[in-house]
Amino acid sequence: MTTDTTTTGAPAEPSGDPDALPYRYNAALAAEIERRWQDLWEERGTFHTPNPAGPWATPEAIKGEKVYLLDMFPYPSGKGLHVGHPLGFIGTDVLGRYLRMTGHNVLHAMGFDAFGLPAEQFAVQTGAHPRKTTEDNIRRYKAQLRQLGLAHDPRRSVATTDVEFYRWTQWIFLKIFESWYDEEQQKARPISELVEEFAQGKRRTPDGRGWCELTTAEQRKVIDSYRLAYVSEAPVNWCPGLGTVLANEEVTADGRSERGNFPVFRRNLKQWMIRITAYADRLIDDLDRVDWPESVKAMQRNWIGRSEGAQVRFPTTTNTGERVDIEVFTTRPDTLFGATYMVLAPEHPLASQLPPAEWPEGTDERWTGGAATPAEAVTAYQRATSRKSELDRQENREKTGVFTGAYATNPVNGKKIPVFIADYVLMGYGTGAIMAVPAQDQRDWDFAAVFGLPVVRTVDPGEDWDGEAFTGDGPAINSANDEISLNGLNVADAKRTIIDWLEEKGYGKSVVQYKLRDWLFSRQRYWGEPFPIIWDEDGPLPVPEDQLPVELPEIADYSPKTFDPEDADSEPEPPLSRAKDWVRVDDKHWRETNTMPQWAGSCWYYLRYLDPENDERFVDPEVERYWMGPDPNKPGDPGGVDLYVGGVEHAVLHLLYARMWQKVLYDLGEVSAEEPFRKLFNQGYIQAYAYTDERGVYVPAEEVVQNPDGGFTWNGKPVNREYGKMGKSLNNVVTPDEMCERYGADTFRLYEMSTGPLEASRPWSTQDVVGSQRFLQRVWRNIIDERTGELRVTDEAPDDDTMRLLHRTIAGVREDFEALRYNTAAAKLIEYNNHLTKTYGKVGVPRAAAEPLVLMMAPLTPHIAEELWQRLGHEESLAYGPFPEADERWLTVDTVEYPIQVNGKVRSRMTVPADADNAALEAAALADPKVVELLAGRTPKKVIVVPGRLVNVVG
RNA sequence: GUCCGAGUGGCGGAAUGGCAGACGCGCUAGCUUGAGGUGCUAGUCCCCGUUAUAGGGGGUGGGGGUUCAAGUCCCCCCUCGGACACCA
Repeated sequence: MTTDTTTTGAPAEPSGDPDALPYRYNAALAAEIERRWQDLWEERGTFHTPNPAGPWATPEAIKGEKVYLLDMFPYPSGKGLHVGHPLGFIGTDVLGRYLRMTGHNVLHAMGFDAFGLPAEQFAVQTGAHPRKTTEDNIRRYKAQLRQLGLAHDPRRSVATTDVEFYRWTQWIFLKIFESWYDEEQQKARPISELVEEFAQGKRRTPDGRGWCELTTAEQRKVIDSYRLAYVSEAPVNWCPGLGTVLANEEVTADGRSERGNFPVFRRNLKQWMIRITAYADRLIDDLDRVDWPESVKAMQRNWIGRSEGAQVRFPTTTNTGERVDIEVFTTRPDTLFGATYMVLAPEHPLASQLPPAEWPEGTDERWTGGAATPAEAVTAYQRATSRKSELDRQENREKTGVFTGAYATNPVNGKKIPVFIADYVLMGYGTGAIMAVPAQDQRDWDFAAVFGLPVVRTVDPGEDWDGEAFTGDGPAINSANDEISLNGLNVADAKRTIIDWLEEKGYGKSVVQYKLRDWLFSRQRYWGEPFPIIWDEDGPLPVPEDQLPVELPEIADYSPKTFDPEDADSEPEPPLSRAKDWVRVDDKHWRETNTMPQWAGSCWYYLRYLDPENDERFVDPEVERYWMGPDPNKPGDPGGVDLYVGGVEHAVLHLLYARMWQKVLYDLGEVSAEEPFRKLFNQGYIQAYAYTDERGVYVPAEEVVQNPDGGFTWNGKPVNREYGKMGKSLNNVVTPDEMCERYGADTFRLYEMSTGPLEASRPWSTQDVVGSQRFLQRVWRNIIDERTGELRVTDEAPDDDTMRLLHRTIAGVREDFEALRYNTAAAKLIEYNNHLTKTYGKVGVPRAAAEPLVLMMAPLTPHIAEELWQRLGHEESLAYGPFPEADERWLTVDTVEYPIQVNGKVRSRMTVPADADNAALEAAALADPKVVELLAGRTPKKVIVVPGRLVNVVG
């Protein structure tokens, strides 16, 4: 081997410069060791994972229980990695290495989510093809990740932009396109089965004609309306600044694009949608079957927003004398008797049909908005609302609205109640109309207060209630008519009773509402998967499977046409539409020119890792069942990846979309797992301090020093400290490359894992990294002579204290690794090594004490462990074990030190035989001189003996 | 506003209801070195006390409670972070 080039050769005399020692573990030696082992692992295919079937079938190589570990795959940005990015990757790697050493068949791979806007924008600016930029970036990412020593199966790396990958993305899309959701069976079924049902008359056509009476075009229209992927002309989020439409999830609460922060307008445009709403119930219900953080489950439940309630019709009359019903959705039908007015969203279709010519006699002045007629008031209010941005509408929560001049009839008591329009009712939820019950809804209460509307309490809030709207449970009051009385019933019973009555009378019905909308699936971009769809004049047609993939055409200009960000009336124009020859299939057929959103590839990449070279199927069914199938030993187990690690920022979007795709594939019998991710773990983030000078300019964080008084200065000038992200613009980026160069990958890995539990966010602190390196140096020094490079271990047997500590350490470290508590595992290894240094530092560590340490370090610091293992004389890599096992014999001890508490405070200690029974412990404690002194002759009231813990004397 | 998380030394963080502060950084002292640094050894929660030992008291955001015993369990409040946000 070679180490420090300056000092190879004769052992140097001990000097003041420890780095001059030729065999000292320092950054240079680490670099050499790390590179060598990384090459060896690659050459030997150490981390190639066997499959039971498919193109890579080597069932004979499979040993032990399978474990599928997965990281949320990265987008390969041009900026490269900073030290925060690999935190989770290292975390899964440590677990994977530990599991491999303990006899598991571990699948762990890394790919790239490589479609997306930045490469396209870079292409627009520079003319470089997005594929070139993307592939360059992927290469750089791979190099950066490789130097960290991650034990991925390199053969399984995929990128969503690989033609062979997106061929299957398109194939899955076709499956979705060729399916419909059978509400009765609660599952997706092939569209051919729907056609059969129509043809056999089992299912009625929308207008009641027989299936055969419909023209082919009409039949197609009917069928298309059932598909899980469909085109609809519907209000969508049009973002002129980006030149594309966006999914609801990509629009911020203040009506702007998540990327770029451009204004977003609601426009009716023809776009592809995926019928995720069909899965709303299963997406909520199956959350109970997965092992995910409660917070993420809560976010998904919240996003899907299931609420059970009733739809109720309130009859009224339009200004042309037509009798119509205002349909409302309410979750509180039990409060119907307290509905004292109604509100329509300003955009509600009835809003302009209701106003009569004149204000009714005696209309309250506050209700008219100062307008001469109801129609004028409504029009003016509608106009004012449409001018308000989403943000204004949300920030300004004072209740506004106008009376439409019309009254509707409350079906439970026949009372005429006024109908308003107000912007606190949203057209996008429920029916866009509400019954207002000020007594039990604070928003209605606030509105009623402004407009002087009556309040009728229908739930008794109790005597000492002095609040406004009461939303709690209580007995119903004031809620009876000639036929029915809810009085005295609690909320739940009252709901049931009134819904039965409404259904019986035909006034309403029980319904379930969701906040979740269908998923807008098309984008006007170049760098995405083309749809495997061609059009004729009657609609979309699937590209036959054997003609996949539909490859992205080459075009001159990659940019979507963007517009003035404020130009709401502009029309999207996808870049693919410019590839005229590609678009035109023949005289009657042309290609779909939208592309899929970036989420598409991440909806199924975890399936492709399983069988990346299969060109017959997206994954071999047996391979899928092996790695992801439900565990028959766990009833209700939905299957899925065994551990999925990533940031919480994907709580809703990616995780919801992927779950839906998985369920479609499951329904169609293509996969055996009902859920993609059986267990989810949210890693924390590495954050960093940033510093600004008095001008507010970010100064290099690396060069800032802390003063004794606690302040911070840069070049002697005081600076302000902020805490948050790491970023180029904040001048505080630290890269893994720098850390590998200054300390080595093992030190870097160990540092990241020791600074806290994996789920915790924590600040980056370069100065602390040295602690991890010192530990590795001390281990190295205990085994290798720093001057000669010779082994220092002895063949002596370790003493009993060392054996006991060793086996306690083994037991503890195993537990910690399994629970992803790498910080405490590292602490135990440090303690053990400190013990070895203290006990054997001068004479050499017994081999039997050193080898287990090396093995236990391997998951955390694999390179130095492999190196030491080899130097200790082992020819086989330790990647597959053996991991030390704790011996019960050394976990028991002869004597134990017990703390003795008096009244809950530790006052003394005693050492007693480990097998002492409670009576003996009590006697020994009471005989303790300190206890005798404190009791001063009194008899203790009680003595608590906790075996193995302590004795508490209560006096 | 609603729903989640979290508050422990100068800092990152440890502690199946049972000895608070493991381990690391930093700091202090000593050693080594011509010197410095990523070297070595020891110390390092706060207060009182002692020449030094020995002692004694307090302490996990604040207040209450359960318990022989609470950082840990329960109730109320405060602060910070995140998600959602007029969803009827």
